[in-house]
Amino acid sequence: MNLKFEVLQTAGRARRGRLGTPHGVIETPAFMPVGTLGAVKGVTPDQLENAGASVMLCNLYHLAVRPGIDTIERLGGLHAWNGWRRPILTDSGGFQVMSLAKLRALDEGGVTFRSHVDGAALRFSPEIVVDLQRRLGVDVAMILDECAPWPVSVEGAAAAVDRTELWARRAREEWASRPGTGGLFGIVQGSVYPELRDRAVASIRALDFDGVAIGGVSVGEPAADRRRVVEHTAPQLPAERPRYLMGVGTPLDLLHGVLHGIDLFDCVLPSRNARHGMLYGRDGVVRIKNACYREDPGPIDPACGCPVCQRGGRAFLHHLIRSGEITGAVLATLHNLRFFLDFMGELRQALASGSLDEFASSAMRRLGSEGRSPSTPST
RNA sequence: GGAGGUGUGGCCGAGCGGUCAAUGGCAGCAGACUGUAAAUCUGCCGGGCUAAGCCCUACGGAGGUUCAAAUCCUCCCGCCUCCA
Repeated sequence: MNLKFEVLQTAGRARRGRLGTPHGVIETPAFMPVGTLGAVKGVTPDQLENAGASVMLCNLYHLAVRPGIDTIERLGGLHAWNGWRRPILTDSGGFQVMSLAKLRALDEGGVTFRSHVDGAALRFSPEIVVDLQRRLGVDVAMILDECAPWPVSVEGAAAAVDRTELWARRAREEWASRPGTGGLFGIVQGSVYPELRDRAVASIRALDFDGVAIGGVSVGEPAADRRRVVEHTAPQLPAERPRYLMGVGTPLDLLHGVLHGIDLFDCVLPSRNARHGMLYGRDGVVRIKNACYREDPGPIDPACGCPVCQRGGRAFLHHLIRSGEITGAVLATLHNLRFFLDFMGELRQALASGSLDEFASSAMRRLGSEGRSPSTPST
């Protein structure tokens, strides 16, 4: 057990905690920005740090494709390579089992990807994946899992659960024989089927990972299904270990997760949507490309402390994003990231001060129209 | 002055007798995006209706040929190129 996790406080199922890693402490609940290729698209490591990120996520499959794990290892490991000084969690490639389904072949022993870049074969087994992440020197490694798509039949979901369980055992053994400097997290699959989730939880619990993740959500299912899975599964995960909800989500998803005891989240939404002109604010979403912002001088979110809201207005960002100006993507990403990270900070603060309920109801009211905001311009 | 070319919906640009209210692209108006093959993708985009149908107005202008013209002919107008 390389990672020390302490729960500092609870409120209902929600909890505030502290996860110690080789590269520093992560105050939870925490949001982990996604930097698939080693960098969060559009922002520099120092900007990410300044935005308040305490941990970032990278992707093993993508780094294995390019530049190659050997290369990064020779350069001193992931942290030395990309200059990020805080903790890094790497996803194992389990998500690519789903997202790159056309480019891989699955078998009991693992996955063989055909690189989406040059077609080269890439073999991922539970052991190889553990080894590669160990060599990268990551703070949190994820086991190789099979992320089932959505929708999926019970049979299909069950097969993914079984395979993930088998792989989890092998990964755990590999890790036990040669542990890395960080921790290893297990992953619970099971799609939207409660009985499958139960089975998956039981087997993963038995393997005593440093943390446990709920995977197989945010793959296209309706929000209500996703939330049911969280409500059903999260309480069954070990209370003394960090719980990680993979790939989630919108601010309301995050709030929901926290209320049900999730400690860690990651999601591409703040960064991807920023590039696409969808900005988050405390009063809902702002689709900055919409014509109504053309001459709107107000900040994206008046309550936001990000460098973008401190200086320019909606009109400027409207222009940059519409024009395809690269700086527009940068500024929008800085804002969204700051919003997500601040949101988590506010949640931790609310937990600390015992005002979680008030914060939650207020946030739900304000963000109630999430994704469907009337986009009222400020004046 | 002579020879040739060209003029299409906000812009660029296909079409060269019917299946054309007219391919594409851009711009415009919206939408999607949840462990990133995504600075991507989708829909709408002449006007009007008792709208998966119908009716107007449209391919520089005016005539004409034809059952039928953005497409062929004549004249006019505007651009472009070459030669004097």
